[in-house]
Amino acid sequence: MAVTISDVALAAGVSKGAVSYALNGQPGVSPDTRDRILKVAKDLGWKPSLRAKGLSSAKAYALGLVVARNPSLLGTDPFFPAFIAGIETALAEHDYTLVLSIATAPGAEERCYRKLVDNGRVDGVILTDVRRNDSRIPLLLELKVPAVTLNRPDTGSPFPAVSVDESAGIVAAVEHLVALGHRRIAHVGGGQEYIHGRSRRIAWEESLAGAGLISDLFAAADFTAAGGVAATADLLRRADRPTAIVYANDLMATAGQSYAQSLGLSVPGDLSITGYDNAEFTQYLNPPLTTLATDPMLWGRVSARVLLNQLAGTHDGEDTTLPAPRLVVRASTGPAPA
Amino acid sequence: MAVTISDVALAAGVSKGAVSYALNGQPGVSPDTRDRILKVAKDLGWKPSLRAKGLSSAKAYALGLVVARNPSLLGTDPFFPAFIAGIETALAEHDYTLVLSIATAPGAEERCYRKLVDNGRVDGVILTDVRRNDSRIPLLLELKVPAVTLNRPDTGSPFPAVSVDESAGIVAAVEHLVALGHRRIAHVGGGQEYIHGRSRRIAWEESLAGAGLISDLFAAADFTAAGGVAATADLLRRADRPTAIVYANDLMATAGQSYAQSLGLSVPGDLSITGYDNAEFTQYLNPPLTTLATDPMLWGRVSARVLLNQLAGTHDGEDTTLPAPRLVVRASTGPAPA
DNA sequence: GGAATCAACTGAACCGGTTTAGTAGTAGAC
DNA sequence: GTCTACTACTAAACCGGTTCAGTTGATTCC
Repeated sequence: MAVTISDVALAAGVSKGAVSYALNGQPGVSPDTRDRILKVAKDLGWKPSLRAKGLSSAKAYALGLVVARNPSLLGTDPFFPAFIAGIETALAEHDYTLVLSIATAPGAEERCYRKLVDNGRVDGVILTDVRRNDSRIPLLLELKVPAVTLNRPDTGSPFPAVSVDESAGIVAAVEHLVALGHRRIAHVGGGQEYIHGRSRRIAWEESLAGAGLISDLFAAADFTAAGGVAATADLLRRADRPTAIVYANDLMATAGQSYAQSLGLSVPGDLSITGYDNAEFTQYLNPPLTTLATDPMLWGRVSARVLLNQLAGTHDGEDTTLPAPRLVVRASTGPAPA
Repeated sequence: MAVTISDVALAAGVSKGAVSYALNGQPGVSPDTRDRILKVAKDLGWKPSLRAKGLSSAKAYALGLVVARNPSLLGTDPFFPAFIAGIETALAEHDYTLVLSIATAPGAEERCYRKLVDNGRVDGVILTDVRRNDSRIPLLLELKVPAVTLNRPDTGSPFPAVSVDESAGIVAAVEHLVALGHRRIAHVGGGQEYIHGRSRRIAWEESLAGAGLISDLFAAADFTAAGGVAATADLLRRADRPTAIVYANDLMATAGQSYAQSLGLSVPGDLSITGYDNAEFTQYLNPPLTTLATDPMLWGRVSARVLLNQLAGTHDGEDTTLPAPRLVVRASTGPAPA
């Protein structure tokens, strides 16, 4: 079978302990001996067994990510694949791996976390899609597992957060529309139970207030295409219909734009539209979508790094803030109708 | 700390071995004793340590998936999230987990597989995006790791395959266009180094031949939006320009449709377009895209099951074939121009 | 020059399971 | 009434690492 530490010890004429010390850079072996052991290990092609390491050091050498979304929304969101790719770039440097769980059923999420931790699958978890008063925070505390949250939870959380200033993005979008002469700027919100759904709405409200406009044109949705259509229909039925709609994500914006056009409205002639995420397909819409570009890959990389630092005990406990989303102006926004 | 097998043995007044036998349903304990042990274990809340199990049984209780795509394409493809969700549903039933690696750099793919296997992270892997003469087949043989492939590789592969009859989908799309009176039906192909890229092209060729048409309108692309635009431009520049284009995926179709419209062409008035995948956003395009609906979640679930059966030694060695894609007719296809 | 200190190393215990070899007790065969 | 066969169990080895408690030999100190 594979070569073990005993084989190396035997070949180098030392004890197993010495090999272990040599490999891990611990004191207890002379430089000469260390070099000799390492050379023998290399010659023999020894790969320390992660399983054995894990058993004796009680570590999994893996991080966990539980994604709780319904499968249809999952496939449309460009966030996760890029986010995960970012995580991987950080993990690759440290011989850690990512254990991914997808919880589609409602109650499955908590079970996923419990299982990952109880089974010792992971040393820490990354918490995405943080909700208001998120029940996972106390859960993770109970499970005593280190974690990182994307954005800072509203309830007290002892875990470091890696945040993006989403407000800045929405503010930029609203200011762009105001500069184009829009006065009735609506917002189709994502699920308001999510921190990011709510913060985007609040940013919309505040930036309208800053421009001296009232924020009465809000329609609640849930980040899905169908929800985006329903919310758009609601807004366009109103007497004082908006001339611009700021959507909380690209999928709703895409669906909303399509719906508005099906009513015979021109985009952006009658209605300007902005999205959020800069999904690749948005530049191929008719018209191409003005949206907010984020960097999910960076977010993934930084989150994983913060978590790894925390595991290594070298995290400073500070939150990290990533650059704000960048406004990408395309043809779905234009001057307000006269 | 956590309760171990020794605690249970002590509490039940038996040896560790007896507890192990009882738990695993092996002979060597009387029914009475077995029940007593299981009760004690339950009362104590004993969870056998996966790490210890893994060490002694040399198993990881995990499957591996290596995704090798450039990050931008990753985010746009609805396939993977749903596919992974399907894998999870199968794994959840067996206390297995999924270890996901994303290889963005070119040479990283092989390293990922080696690392997963050498480190004993996984008991088997799922091979997606199978290429012609795929170097991963010999690699996995060398690593002696069980595997499942999505679609049957062209070179001999000892691994069971889970396949979708992609030809049937393309044939349905072509027949739909022929029925609409189209005679010049082009194909924008995905990467021809992929089994599925090539088989879609061949299906296009054969179904044209079946209708007595010649298949000279082929443009190579790579499944990306940019590639789709370039290929479309190529086709539309030709003297004998097509009246319909069958794309190998939705993203290229979306980009191609947008490009054609930017030239002033009407879809479907001047040009009919079909996609492949039925990504959710395609129903919100202008016009909504006629495309082929697949079931990636089912594919994931079945692939994982086949692999798990293989690990358990209960796989029959047969390939599995899933239902063919379903043609979803929307407004991007219409009668051929006069 | 003898005690104290330290570096360098060994042997064994340990992590928490599985598995093998061995033992006691019972039942059946003849 | 012994011999065999079998059940039900235990003790210990084992998986492959880490780590603790010693041991040895050289160095330092006074």
